[in-house]
Amino acid sequence: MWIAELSRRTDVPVPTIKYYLREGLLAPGEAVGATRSRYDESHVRRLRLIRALVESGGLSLARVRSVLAEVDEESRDVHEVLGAAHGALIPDDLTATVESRLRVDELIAEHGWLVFAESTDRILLAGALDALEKVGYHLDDDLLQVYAKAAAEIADAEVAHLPSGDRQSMVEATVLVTALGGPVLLALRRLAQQSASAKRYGSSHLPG
Amino acid sequence: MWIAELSRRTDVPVPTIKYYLREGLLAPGEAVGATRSRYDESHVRRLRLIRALVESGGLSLARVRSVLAEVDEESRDVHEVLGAAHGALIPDDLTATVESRLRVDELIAEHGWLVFAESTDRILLAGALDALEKVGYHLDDDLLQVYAKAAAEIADAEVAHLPSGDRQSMVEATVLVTALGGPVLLALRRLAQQSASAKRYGSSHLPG
DNA sequence: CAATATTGGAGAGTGGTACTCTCCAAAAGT
DNA sequence: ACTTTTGGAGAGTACCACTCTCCAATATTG
Repeated sequence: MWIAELSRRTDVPVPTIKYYLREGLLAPGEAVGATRSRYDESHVRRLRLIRALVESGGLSLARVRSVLAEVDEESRDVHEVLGAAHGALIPDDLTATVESRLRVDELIAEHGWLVFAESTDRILLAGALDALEKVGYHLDDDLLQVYAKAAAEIADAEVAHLPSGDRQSMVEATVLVTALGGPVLLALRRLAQQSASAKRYGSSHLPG
Repeated sequence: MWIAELSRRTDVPVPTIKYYLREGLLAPGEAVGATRSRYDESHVRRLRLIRALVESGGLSLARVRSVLAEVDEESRDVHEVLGAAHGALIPDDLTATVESRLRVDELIAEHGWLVFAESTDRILLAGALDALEKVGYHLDDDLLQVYAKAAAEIADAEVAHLPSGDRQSMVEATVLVTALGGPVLLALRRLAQQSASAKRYGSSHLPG
């Protein structure tokens, strides 16, 4: 298919596709003569993945680029991609106090989690705890435990539900679940918060 | 205190404070003469809240402005603020298919959640489910149930842990927990995912 | 065969966000 | 008298994610 059809199939404007090509987010099509290239299903797929990560996952193009690099790194197995993709999914200017880092390490040990030692998620989590402390809100240990337990249940279910198939599909599914499952989970949590708050501080105007 | 001290206390540069004043995110100080104003603890507090929402919560200034407007709306009780703040916390260009909306409504009904009928979270969630469908990944019903159950447990614990105090503190705590608890939860989930994946697809290089 | 449309490629331009800088005269501190 | 700080406002900057413009080289259509 030509670029116009690729655009139609994915609802991505031609100039944007050209931009992604220039930025190396999308592999060039097969050159046919000097002024046209043929694209295929893999381009449709990749373009949809990019848009999903950007629009729904809220990732920057730079982050998408890193994630795609991991997805395409054939030498990595599914599990390794998870760690690498996590690294690519999150910001890179991380700092955290020693206290929070220790708290995170303890939590991980306590739950018997097997985590890449150099995982940036450790520091990200410690930084998030610090941010709460900084505004004078300490996250209680038992609340943190509730979070951790819930996170473990969710993660187990997510990993168990990953479709088995060729490496490429599994890796894509992994990235998608991680990136797009986040918004789903947060939206559900907010709905549940409304409900919990309604039950506790009961309000008159709740048409259910 | 003068603006310089406010800057020192909060680690926010003076020009940025001036910018926030201009943008109406921060109330003006008490004018003392034509060329200086006095700031107090409430400004320190507010500035820290803004930075926490922006830096850790990842909110845009526009979103922060909406949230603060709800925080300052004295006529709203704690529960109402939650709904209103949720509305302010999330984007406003929401769309979702009828199918997903119905699925969300059913889920809410099934769990007996009391949710503002006009809650934007409903549509946000439906849209997130649509996004997954669009890339060919259907979120299984049992996985969605796991999410919902976990979300309910988390939300209950969060609401139960809200410190009781004056309205202002409770509202601020509510906003903070919602906005900053998200990153904490997502980071924990990623750590748990790594662990779940390690246990399932066992890899040789996991130094714990 | 002529007229029209499409393509790849590359550079320039746009719109939005969040600052950051510059300047000023008034006032305060020393 | 002199230096410093302030409020206020406008201009400038940096980054991001496009989006537009232009071109010559094809393809397609009548």
